[in-house]
Amino acid sequence: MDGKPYIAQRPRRADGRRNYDAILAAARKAFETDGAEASLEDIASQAGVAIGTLYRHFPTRASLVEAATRDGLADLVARAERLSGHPDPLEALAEWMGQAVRHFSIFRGLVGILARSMYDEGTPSHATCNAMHRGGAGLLRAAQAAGRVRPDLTPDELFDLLSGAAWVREQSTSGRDGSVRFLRLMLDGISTPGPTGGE
Amino acid sequence: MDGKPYIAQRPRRADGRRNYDAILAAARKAFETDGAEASLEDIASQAGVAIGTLYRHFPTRASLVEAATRDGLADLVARAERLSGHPDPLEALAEWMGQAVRHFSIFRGLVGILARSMYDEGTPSHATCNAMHRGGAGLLRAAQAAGRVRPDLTPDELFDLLSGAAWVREQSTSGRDGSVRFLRLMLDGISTPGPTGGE
DNA sequence: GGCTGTCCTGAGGTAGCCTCAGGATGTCAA
DNA sequence: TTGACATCCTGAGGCTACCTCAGGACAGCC
Repeated sequence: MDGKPYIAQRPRRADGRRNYDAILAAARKAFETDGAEASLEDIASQAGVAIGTLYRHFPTRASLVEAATRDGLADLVARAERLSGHPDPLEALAEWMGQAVRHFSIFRGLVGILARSMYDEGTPSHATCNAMHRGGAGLLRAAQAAGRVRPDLTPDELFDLLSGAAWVREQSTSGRDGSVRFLRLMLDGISTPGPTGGE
Repeated sequence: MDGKPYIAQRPRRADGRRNYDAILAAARKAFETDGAEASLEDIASQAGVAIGTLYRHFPTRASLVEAATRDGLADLVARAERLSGHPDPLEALAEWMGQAVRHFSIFRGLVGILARSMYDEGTPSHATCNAMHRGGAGLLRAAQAAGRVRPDLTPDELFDLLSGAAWVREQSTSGRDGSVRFLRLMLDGISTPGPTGGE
């Protein structure tokens, strides 16, 4: 329902493109310091633009978040593609998940948005999330086919684990980044006690 | 720093107690439907009280959340105490963690608040979080002493896993509750391949 | 019945969200 | 070069939520 979600597109006119890019740059910076709830009016003024201009290019906060994270997530999809022929499918999966966790937690609040986008079609990030889902699922299948990951694990469960790890990483404000260890424990939990399974 | 955080206390006067209780009841209901970001003005009006009265009893949102979740978390601490002599320490740990995940995710946004409270002393929930930390750590130590859980797992890591699971549960709006499976995979990851270790 | 400290009220200042009418200007064709 | 027009920009203003505070009400106690 709700038609298609609005996906921000780079404008045709030169001044429009300038502002679009400036807003995006300001948004990325603001999201990193203040999280996904950063003030849109601050972002607009940082970009040297009136609030109406921001809303013209990015009618919803979600569309701005989507545009600000688009490249990173596309990169993740490409990486899954590239890793799909890896000789060690468990290692490939592990590496990809590490990357994914990092991308999912570049700013506070992102994982929540992505997790919701995963199952909600009315969301700007839904398409990219789906692509990632497919990419991750492919790596998972390969690892399972090689007998390196327990066969009863579903892609949805993999993404639960992944976003859980990303959430933990997102929370860790100061030094303590629990996500590395989290991922490690997780992999120990899902991998079969094969060749190099248990540590 | 910042002195002691404000912990809401039940007032002395009868009318004050009435309002305090009404606000708490309205808050619990609102948090459950709207998450931790529920409108405080709505809560006040649902409680039949002016906004100033709400602020008198609960000067910050955090203090209201703390008061609304106090009993549940205290219950969790008590349960850890009770389980501490359990004949099967891994089972005790597993049961407690299941409970904890449920308590941590009774409404959207709670896990985040608790996770921050865990390490931030200037937070109303800090004391309770510490008590829980101790309780969980005790169960963990017992399971490790019995050789049922990998000895290199720290309590902090346990709480990362736990809050990750709670976050996943909190996110699952519709039917799909991934936290049960999450917890299972997690336990498989942290338990040693002992008597009943691997499934 | 009066005193006192606790408690309540709700107007109002602040901030952020988002819209929209009116004006400016880039682009392109002639 | 010029005119026309679609694209783009602006910022005032309505709305909601947060939070404070001065003034008033009243429960509890003597």
